[in-house]
Amino acid sequence: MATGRKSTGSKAAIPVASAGVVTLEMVAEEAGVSPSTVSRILNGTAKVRESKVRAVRAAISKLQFQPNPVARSLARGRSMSVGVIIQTIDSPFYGEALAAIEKGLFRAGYSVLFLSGHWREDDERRCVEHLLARRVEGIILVTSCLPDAELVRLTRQVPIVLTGRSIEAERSYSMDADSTPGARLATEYLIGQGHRKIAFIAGPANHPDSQQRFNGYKAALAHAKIPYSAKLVVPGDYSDAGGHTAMNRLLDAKAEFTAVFAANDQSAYGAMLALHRRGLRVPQDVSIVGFDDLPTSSFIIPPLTTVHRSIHELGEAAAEAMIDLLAGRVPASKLSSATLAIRESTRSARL
Amino acid sequence: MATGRKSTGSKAAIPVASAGVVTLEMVAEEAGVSPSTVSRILNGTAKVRESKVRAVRAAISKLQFQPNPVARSLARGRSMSVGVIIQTIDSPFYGEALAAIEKGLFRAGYSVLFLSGHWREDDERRCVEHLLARRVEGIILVTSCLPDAELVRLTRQVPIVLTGRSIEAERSYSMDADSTPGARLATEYLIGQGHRKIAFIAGPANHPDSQQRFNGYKAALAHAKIPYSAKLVVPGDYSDAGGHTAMNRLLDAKAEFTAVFAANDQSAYGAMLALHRRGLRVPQDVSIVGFDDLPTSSFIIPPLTTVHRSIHELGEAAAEAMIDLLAGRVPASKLSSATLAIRESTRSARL
DNA sequence: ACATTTTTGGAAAGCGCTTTCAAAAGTAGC
DNA sequence: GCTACTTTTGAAAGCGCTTTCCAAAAATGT
Repeated sequence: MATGRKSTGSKAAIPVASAGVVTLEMVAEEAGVSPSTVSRILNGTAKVRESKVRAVRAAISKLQFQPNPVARSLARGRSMSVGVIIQTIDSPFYGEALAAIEKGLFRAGYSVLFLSGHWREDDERRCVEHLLARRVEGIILVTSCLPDAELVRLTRQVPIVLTGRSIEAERSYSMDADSTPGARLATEYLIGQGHRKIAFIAGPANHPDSQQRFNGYKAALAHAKIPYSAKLVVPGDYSDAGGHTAMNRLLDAKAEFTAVFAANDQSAYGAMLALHRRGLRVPQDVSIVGFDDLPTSSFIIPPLTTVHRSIHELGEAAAEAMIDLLAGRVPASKLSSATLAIRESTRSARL
Repeated sequence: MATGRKSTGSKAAIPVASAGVVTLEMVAEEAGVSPSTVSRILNGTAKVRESKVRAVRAAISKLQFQPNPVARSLARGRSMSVGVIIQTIDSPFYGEALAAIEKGLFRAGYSVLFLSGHWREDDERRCVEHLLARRVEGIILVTSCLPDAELVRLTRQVPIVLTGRSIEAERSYSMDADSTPGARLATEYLIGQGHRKIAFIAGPANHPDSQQRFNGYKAALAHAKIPYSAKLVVPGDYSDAGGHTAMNRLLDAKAEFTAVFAANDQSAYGAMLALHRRGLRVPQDVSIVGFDDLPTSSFIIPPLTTVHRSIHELGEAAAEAMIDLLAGRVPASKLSSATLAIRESTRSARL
């Protein structure tokens, strides 16, 4: 056991902390003041005479004192930690968002508890439980799988920040960066390049975000008066393998198309490989555009034209929103719009 | 303020916890026993009469009581959390390890604090400070940048688990999955395919792991009696962009080679793009093999031949080792060896 | 000089749980 | 039924910090 224990003795006994750990009391003693004074200096909760401030500061640095955040949390009733639930930590896409969230929250003095839900409602629910048990002060849910009602209920316990989703509730902030415009942008670009037969590799059917991408695709077609053909739409699941299968399906069905819009970059990779395997060249035979702009997308062959949205900004915004929420402020909404990174996987159909 | 406060009153005052939060004391009252009894039941620290156990359990579920981990940590002097320092959360390679670490530790009841060091010694040092201040019980350092001496010193404060590094110290466990054999394997494969002029795109010069890959390369050459040529070795930095530059450098210097071994997959991607830009085909004109086997590596064009090491297993092992260390056990070492995933980026030089 | 207001700073209670200590309640043994 | 143990249980101290409360000290006014 790490912690010593004083036997029922005089109040003046020297505090016996676990090996090597300096407590506020020891600082107080060293500086010849009371613990309350030290605390006040530490937190700036009250004015303290300059001479004492100096003495205490000296003691602190002499003893190398670092306040124990656990004790602090208990006393203040605040855990200074927030939870972040992501579906898969090991997604190249979300990783960047995580980094930004971590940074933002870290700077504000919060600790971050990351948990993955694995796209499973149950797992995610369990994560929420765990975080609540840990008394996090807020939860950031990156593309949550939970039903709206449950999320709304959750806001009664802690403030939440949602990305890729939107709910109506106090103490919550939805960063539903609608993917529709981005998807539309991509499709319109293809149309602008003269493509008329544009296939679409969809994402997971049940996910709002993935539906938005689909909607953007349809909207662009409609706007250009290009008839929508269900034959050109194949299901995918946002994974490389899914994109590969999807493209094979398209090819096997002898669908005719000169371009493909994949719901995300990873699907695009898989699709490109399938194309390659069949001897079809990108972009000479078929143009392809993705969505997300993963870091590697500019390094694959050919570099992928894709919808770029600063996922880093997303993470930053999420962190900021959470900090605002925790401070009782209403987060200012600011989401930058998507742009198209035009690279070498697309070309004019008229060539 | 969230927490109520009882005015100096009788000891029997009803505990006033922050809104809606149930405390152990309330459970005790509800069940008609003392707090200590509840605690004992919760922790199984002592035998308690069956009837009371039932009463307490009933009270717990009636009130939906969940012990406050903060208070628990303070009382026990244990934070039940461990820190994990990674260089970049958003690395496709480490993401998988993180997922495994998270899972293992989570199951053991620990919370995980992730922090990124960004390959900067200073940042990493700051992370360590933060974690220590947060009183984590152990730290897992994934490819740390800190000097050995510092790590050894750190073990005096908390047990540490190291990956891709090795130090001699009590209460530490190094999972130095030596990359040399893997690198050698890759190079030997190339040699076996008849390649004699094999270029090497190195990783960050100062990193042990990257040096091992270099050593493996040299060892394979030596073993096959192929003279080592410094001209065939170019610096990289484990990034796509670095690989791209490196390959250009090789090409600009008119180095002669029929195969390339890149220190990691990302470098290989960049190199392949550079090759492609110069009209050189993989594997017809040059074979290339990578290291790490990123998930996308089987989906790029052509699918990359690469050294595979289960990074997931690495994460799992790291988590287990930490749990052992925390329990005062000596972790059993078990590291699976590297294999070569042979795909389509390489071919015989004799064709 | 004294009364009065404003600053300071210490004592002590409290955050919610664990753990020690000693008293209470059972169990045997005679 | 009473003494001698062994269990079970509650009271209370303590984890390290914050914060309230109040008294002492310093500053101000007349």
